[in-house]
Amino acid sequence: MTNEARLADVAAAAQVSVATASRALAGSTVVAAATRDRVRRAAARLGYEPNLAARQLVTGQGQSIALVLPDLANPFYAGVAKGVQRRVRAEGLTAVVADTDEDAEVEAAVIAQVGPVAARLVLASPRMPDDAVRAVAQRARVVLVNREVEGLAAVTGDNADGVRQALVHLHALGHRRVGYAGGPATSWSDAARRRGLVAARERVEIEVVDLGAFRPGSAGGLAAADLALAAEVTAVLAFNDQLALGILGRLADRGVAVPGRLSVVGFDDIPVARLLAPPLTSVTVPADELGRTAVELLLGPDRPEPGLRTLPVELAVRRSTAEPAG
Amino acid sequence: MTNEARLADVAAAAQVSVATASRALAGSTVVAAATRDRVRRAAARLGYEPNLAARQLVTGQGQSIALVLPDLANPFYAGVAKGVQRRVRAEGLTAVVADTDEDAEVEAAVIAQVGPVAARLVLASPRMPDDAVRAVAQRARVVLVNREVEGLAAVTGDNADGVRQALVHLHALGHRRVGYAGGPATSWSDAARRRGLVAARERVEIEVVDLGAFRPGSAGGLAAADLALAAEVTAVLAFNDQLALGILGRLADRGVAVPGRLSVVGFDDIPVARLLAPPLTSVTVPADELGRTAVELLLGPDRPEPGLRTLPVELAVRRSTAEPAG
DNA sequence: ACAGGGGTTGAAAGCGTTTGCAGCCAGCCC
DNA sequence: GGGCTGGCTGCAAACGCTTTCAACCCCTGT
Repeated sequence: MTNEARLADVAAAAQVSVATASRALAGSTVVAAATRDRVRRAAARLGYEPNLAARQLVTGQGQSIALVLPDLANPFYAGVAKGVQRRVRAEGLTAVVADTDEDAEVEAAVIAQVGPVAARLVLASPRMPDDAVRAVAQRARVVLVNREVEGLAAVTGDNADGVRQALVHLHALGHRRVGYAGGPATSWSDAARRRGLVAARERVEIEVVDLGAFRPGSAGGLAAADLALAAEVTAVLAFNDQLALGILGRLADRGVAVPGRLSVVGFDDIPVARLLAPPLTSVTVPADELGRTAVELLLGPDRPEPGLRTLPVELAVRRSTAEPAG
Repeated sequence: MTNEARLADVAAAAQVSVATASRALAGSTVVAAATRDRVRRAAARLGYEPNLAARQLVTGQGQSIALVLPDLANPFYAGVAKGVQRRVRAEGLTAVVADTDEDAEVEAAVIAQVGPVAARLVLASPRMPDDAVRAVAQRARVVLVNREVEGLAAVTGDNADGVRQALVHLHALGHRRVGYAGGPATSWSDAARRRGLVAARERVEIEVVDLGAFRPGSAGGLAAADLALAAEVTAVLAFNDQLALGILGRLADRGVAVPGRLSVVGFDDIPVARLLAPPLTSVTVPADELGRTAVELLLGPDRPEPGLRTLPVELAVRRSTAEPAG
């Protein structure tokens, strides 16, 4: 049931040439307002849908919006993908998604590959160096998610406020010494959260012990959990929920009560967090909204304005945190 | 650094016309083998990449492969998406993914929308009626995942064998009465698993109690867990892991020991399953391979051969199952 | 030797859109 | 009133590819 109306049909219906029709629909100011409206009405009446392939052929620019992310299996990025995809679809466009398996080289290859198809990219947590990202931004419109590069547009959750909220919450419960189980050293998010930790300590009287850098998942969680116990902290804040999950698993293994002996706070608030036993206290990052916002920035006629947009986050308090054992 | 070589350049380099060059690269049998090789070498030497927009313009068929799935946030589908996306990329193509939010109407809209861009579709667990699916298959090449429609190609995990393995495992542990917490009534997978249950009971001396149909997640898990306890079963098999997660959470809430008092088995083996406490025994369905296989079927020059391909599944035994309390 | 034919190749016509350029018509200034 | 400017509009040329159709060559059968 693909629509059969061509631009030529619209032009005929509006009694103008295809050139004018094209300009009218593109919103060119050079065409008279009356003509423009007439063409637009004709297009609407005929249910005209532009042929993207033809447009792309002449402009050389793909119409799709591409999302490049490190790992679809990570629920956080899946959330971003949902947001991107929904917003793109609302625009009548299609979203190309590419997973890089957390590999910087794959990332570069993937970006090159989607280049001809999409002139607008959402890059989520790209691993490539700043220069490479900027190079990509030369050829296409780019918005970053969870990464900041001078001169480019970016969107992220409020990492500093997230860790602050977590710390305030733990402090209120009575914790005075908490561990931070960090993420990969190359992660911009981890760096941002660490900075937040430092800033928060000036306001919250709490000692933060750096437990190290871990890969999210069970292996990392295992190490982190053991280190947390050894560090004699009463609570641990994890870089993200996947790591927190691993920690929770290890603690259960070792028979350590959560939150009885150790409170655990995650970050991202992935959907399963609330399904755990105990449900995980976590900093809710609006993943889909990050995606939506990124697309929004890409939608304008111009390159998105550089700068970092920070979306608010919120601590979801659940049962993995409680007062420290007296 | 988009490549600048055009088909005309290749043709010139190979001393043939563009028509012949086009045919040679398309692998048309009508062109002489020697010529074909010469053109191919020239193309390779120049690093020629066909302009997909131009091709699409003339053929009217999009080159991308689209994946339509109910919910990216469901780790199982995220896995399928990974598989699809990786295989598509290996082919030098791009994958368009669209999430329908589990809504049949959105599904139809989405399919219509990706139509012009992609002439090959992977439909994962489509909600639409058989006829509608067949209608889509008229206009595009379609492979289904976790759904069977007469006359179409489809890929699925071996549902029957999965439940059989689960039942055999539980039986071996000594369970004789287990509950089945089903999925949505409209789900093809749930129906397939239920059929498997019936078939397995002929071989395994075990009584299966139908606990009902539940929506995956915490709400459904809550109800299912309570019903399982009331039904006086010693183990419960869940339609999928998300439901199992909800069940586990509810059981923990009520202080019911797992696997002490009740064993729990999931289905799909999503990545978090092994991170739970206790780690969840689950039927491993190779989600990414389902995606990969689906794409493979789509890659041939012709419509994929109708019929259901069944991929083997495997029970991952973890600590959520044990002997029933004596 | 010649007609016929299979096997290859090339010329050219689009596919639907954007866009540079030229043209038209008013209106305006002098 | 004539020449110009400037606002709109239309013509036609791309964009890079596939595919139809005709042409060509050389071989075969008679």
